[in-house]
Amino acid sequence: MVARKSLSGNYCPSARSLDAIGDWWSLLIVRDAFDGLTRFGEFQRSLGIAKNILAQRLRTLVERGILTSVPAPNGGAHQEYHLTDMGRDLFPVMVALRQWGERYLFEPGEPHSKLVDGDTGRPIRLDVRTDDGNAITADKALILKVPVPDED
Amino acid sequence: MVARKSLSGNYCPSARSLDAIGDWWSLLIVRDAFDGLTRFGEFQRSLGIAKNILAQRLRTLVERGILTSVPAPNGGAHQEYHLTDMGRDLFPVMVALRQWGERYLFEPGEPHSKLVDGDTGRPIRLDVRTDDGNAITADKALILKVPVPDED
DNA sequence: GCGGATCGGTTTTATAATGCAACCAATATC
DNA sequence: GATATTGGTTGCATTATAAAACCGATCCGC
Repeated sequence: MVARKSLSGNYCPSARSLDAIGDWWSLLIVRDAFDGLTRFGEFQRSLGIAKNILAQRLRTLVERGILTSVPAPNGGAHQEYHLTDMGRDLFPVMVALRQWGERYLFEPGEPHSKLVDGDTGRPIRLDVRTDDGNAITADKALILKVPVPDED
Repeated sequence: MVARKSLSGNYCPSARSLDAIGDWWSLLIVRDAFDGLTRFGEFQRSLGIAKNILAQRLRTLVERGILTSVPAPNGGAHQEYHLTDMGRDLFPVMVALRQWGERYLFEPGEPHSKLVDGDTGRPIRLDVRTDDGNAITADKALILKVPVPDED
């Protein structure tokens, strides 16, 4: 690879996001963190990821401020990995991915996990709106580029 | 790598989505497609991606039904790559990534591209709601696992 | 409090994915 | 009709990933 091309200087926020969490495992780790997993072994068993890769991913997720490693809750000597605010704000990304996958990647009737409101039990969805509340589709959206057009 | 672990059998829709589009370049190509790019060379210049990798990614995106390659519009002999409905429905994912990146990956005042409603010029955002319209935060959400708990 | 199991990693080694450059056929351009 | 551009493909070098072995520190049974 000769060093995977960095997108961190890109002026497109999507590109920078992908630079931060777009690698193969990071979002899956975040998903499991949303699911309440906190310990190294929990992630490892859940994802079936190699331990060296997991260690590295957890390290960079912590470096980037998406997770924090807190010493230990109950006197235990191990580390726990918790989502930061920055990490928790990836929630819409997770929901968007989930919604798309539900729609296109499952056979009709094939079982899959579902996301619901814990209070009411109602299904959760997400949609794109203007700031005054009008729903919007992709073709109506317009990208305003930044003056210096290095890349969108 | 001994074959990158496939997640396509996973019962978590997010995992399947990441299996389909979670690699390094696919979502960036989709982003450019949203931006109106259609031709091989356009993607190549925009992304700075190696041509062999781009060719391969376009191929698999077409295989997976996210793009289609249409012969040529104006008599020209080249191919054009267009988003399918499946691809267009990745729009919320793009918006979610963009929104997160805007918030956490840019210095205050640093310029970046913006997404607006083409009709009204109003900024676009997205939020997670129950199907009856109540906004919801990550901590209120609950994942209902599928009976056979191979993985969430 | 001793032996074994588990946890949380690190190192080593093998292979797959990526990037780069060179090449090439088919069009477009002049 | 010569040249440049487009849309790739084919090696080759390098990096990222996976699997397995290993290791110290804790946890557990008794």
